[in-house]
Amino acid sequence: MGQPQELAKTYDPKKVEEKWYAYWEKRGYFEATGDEGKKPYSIVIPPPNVTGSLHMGHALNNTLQDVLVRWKRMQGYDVLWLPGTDHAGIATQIKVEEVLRETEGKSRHDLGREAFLERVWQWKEHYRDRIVGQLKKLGVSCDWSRERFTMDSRCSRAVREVFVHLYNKGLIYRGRYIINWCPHCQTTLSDLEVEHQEVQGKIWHLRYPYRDREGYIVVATTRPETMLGDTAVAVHPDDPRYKELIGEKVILPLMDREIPIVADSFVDPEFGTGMVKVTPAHDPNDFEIGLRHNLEQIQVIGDDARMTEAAGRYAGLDRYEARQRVVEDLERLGLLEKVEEHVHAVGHCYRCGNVVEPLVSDQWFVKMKPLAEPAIRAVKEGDIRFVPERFSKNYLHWMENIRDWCISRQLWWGHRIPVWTCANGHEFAAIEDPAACPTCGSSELTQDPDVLDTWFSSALWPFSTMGWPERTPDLERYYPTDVLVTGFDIIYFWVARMIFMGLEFMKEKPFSDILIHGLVRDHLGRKMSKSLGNGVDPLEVIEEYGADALRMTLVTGVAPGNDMRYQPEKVEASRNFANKIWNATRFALMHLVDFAPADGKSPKDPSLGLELALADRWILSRYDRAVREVTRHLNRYDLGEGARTLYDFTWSELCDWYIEVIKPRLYGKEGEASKTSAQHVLWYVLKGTLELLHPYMPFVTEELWSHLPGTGESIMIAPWPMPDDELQDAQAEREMTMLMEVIKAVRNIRAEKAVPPGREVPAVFLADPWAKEVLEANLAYVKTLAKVGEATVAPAGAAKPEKAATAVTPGVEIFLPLAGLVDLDQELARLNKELEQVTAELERARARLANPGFVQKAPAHVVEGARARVRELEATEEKLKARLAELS
RNA sequence: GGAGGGUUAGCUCAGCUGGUUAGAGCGCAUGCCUUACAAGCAUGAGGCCACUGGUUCGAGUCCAGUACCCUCCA
Repeated sequence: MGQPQELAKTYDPKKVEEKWYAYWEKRGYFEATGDEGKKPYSIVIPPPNVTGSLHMGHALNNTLQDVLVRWKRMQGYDVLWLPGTDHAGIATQIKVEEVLRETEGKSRHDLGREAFLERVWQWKEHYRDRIVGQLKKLGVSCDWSRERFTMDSRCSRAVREVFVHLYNKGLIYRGRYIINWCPHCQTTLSDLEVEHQEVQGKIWHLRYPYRDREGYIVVATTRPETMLGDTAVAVHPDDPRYKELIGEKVILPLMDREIPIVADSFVDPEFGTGMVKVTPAHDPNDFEIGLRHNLEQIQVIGDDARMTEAAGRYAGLDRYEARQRVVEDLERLGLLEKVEEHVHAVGHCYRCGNVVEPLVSDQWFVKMKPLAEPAIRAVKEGDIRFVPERFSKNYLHWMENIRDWCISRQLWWGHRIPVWTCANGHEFAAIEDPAACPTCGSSELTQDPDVLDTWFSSALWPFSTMGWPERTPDLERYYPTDVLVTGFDIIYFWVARMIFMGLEFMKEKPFSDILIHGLVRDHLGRKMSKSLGNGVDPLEVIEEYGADALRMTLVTGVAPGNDMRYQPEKVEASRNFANKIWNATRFALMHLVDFAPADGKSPKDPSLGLELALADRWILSRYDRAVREVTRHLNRYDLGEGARTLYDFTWSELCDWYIEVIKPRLYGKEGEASKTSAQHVLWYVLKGTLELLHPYMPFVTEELWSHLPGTGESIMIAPWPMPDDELQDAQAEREMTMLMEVIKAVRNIRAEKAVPPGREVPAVFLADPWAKEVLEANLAYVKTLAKVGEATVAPAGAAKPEKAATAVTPGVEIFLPLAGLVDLDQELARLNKELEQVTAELERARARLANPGFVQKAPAHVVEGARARVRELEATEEKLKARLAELS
């Protein structure tokens, strides 16, 4: 697609991103092919909610998936990344209701169920488009031909199947239990949807008079208004203080109701007075006690959080007004013993933040124990693996203590519960909307008005999206998926539920690995939130810095399972990195015009007949190491480490050293043959580096790759670079390292002596035999990179220049005769400092070797390494000492 | 109350399987527009790896405890 042409001086993402995304899409690269010759690799997207737009968390989540998916595609897998969106019941309904209220002043009831739902569908269409648009801007390579929505016909069909199956199996039941009620959202919530927050409250000690004797007992409560619904007082059966009171009656104040004192081992004798009031209709624990003792449930707080008729003269009051009045009235009657400050956890609705009210109500539940058991086993036995592993503990703890799942919601937006009741009272569940009652044939049917918890349909996502209950080719081929990438915040909500649903309905796990990531926080480490206004819009970042920069930032910022902070400076750094590759390639292209690539052959291939220089062999060896490292990191899901490896390799080794050192050769100063081999190596390494970077930075790599000669139609479908033993060259690495040390030392002296950058300096190198040989053969490197002019290489111990600045590197003594610039004191100071460091390290190294345990037990190569190091340090120390002696 | 995580350079963070001299980005200092890149180049300063103990020939890395911070669950 791209023709060789001059590249601009800086990388402009806007000029390339849209072009390439359209190109990839048009070519169908994102689509799973079903190619039998390839191994399948699949991921289902955690479907974003259609409530609004994407935030940084989505950007992170989808970048991680895209890195994996692009990498696997290059490795030759038939990849399916299945995208879609979630209807997000409560969240979406609340949003639409808000808009309705603000723009038209209407409630959903004013519109009616059908008309309201139409509005929500419109909303969904709008936001679905927006979300998909955002994902595309990020560059993600989802298979859009298979996009799904949790309420589309396919997924809805699966929901019905699952419901009916569980219903008929007795795993879904309706019951009257205590549930969490949000008075604002006017719906039940599952236990998970209640967020417990520490609240500074009070604890009131109330006196309940005995019926049959003088005096009173004292109970402690954080919610005095509920006492209106008390139907007992409980004590621990073994509490010696109260043993004799069990069975006695007390008079419930304000209501003048006789209530019994019962014994229940739930009561903690240590808490408060060791006596608790029991309100079965308004507290989950009291509810249980009530069941055990056959207590009446008196509902004194209603759906609207106001007191009911059962609350007598408090009826109609808001729950908090009632609290105040109850306390006042008790106090007036002398029945308030004391009040203490008390911090306790209060449940709030995770959507609207209001205080949740426990209420007794008829709801639908999923019986969890039988479903949880295989789900526990799958993780315990390692069939499903959390990355990082520690999250499996949370998962198991939750699964092992699981309670039945309340799945009915008093909402309109969602999957309507497929249960009907006929005129004769027959209840049944059905997959297809029924025309008549299967029991009596009555056609007067009423469907349950409630809808299902959003997470019910999300739980089916890995197979509902692939066409279940039909046995589609996709399901056969891509289920189970390979990995699920998601945040730790929805392990219980979603991951756990997918596991038990997958095991129940597919008889197979939904995924093998679960890659968990943390939250993206703001630069101060706070959660990004609407109310704080500290959210950062990924689109704005892409607009300013480009998608690749954002992706690179997110992926390097994240360590598995940990939160990360979003910092604009990091995006800037990533943007700079993109520009760095851009310019490196730009430079390469300038010097590859007369170059014909050797299709696919490594520069080591003898048929090419290249004369590889030391630097060539060095960079090939380093490149090969990068290939291995990056692949290893990706295999381990250490995506950030992989990215860092590439960042360092590209910037430091490829750009700062290799490109710099081959410049004279590319300019033709060292002959045609030398130029040609430099071109081959540069081309080969650069091309491979772009390929390694492609999963992280798809746009800039594609653009640059397309400009390189001898590449194909897209980097997206280029093969992932393979390790090549031929490229490994330990000797070249050793020799190059020695030269780099020398170059750095010369540069250091130059900088300290403030030698003008343009000015060449003469140098004398006294070198040990091996170093001397390497130095002589590659003197050009030192001359080029350290701006050395006249250079002499002589054996160690040869004559030294009189007045010179000195440095010692392993194997080499360096002299820069800088007449007029050498200050004796300065020189002594520098050499002394160096000597100090060397001596200190030498001491440590000797001490290690002096330890007999080390020599005996440490692996041979470690011991040998230590010995070599000591020899090297000794040589350096000796040279430094000698030099110092000469100077003083 | 239970569980988990964190504590490494001025700031934000990496550090894989314990092994020579603990890294990066930003910031700081000095000098450079060196014909790929000033979104850059070169050089440099800056670390009791929270604390205490243990295991080990060897600990930033493994174990236990302490302190502080954070998260989840009840």
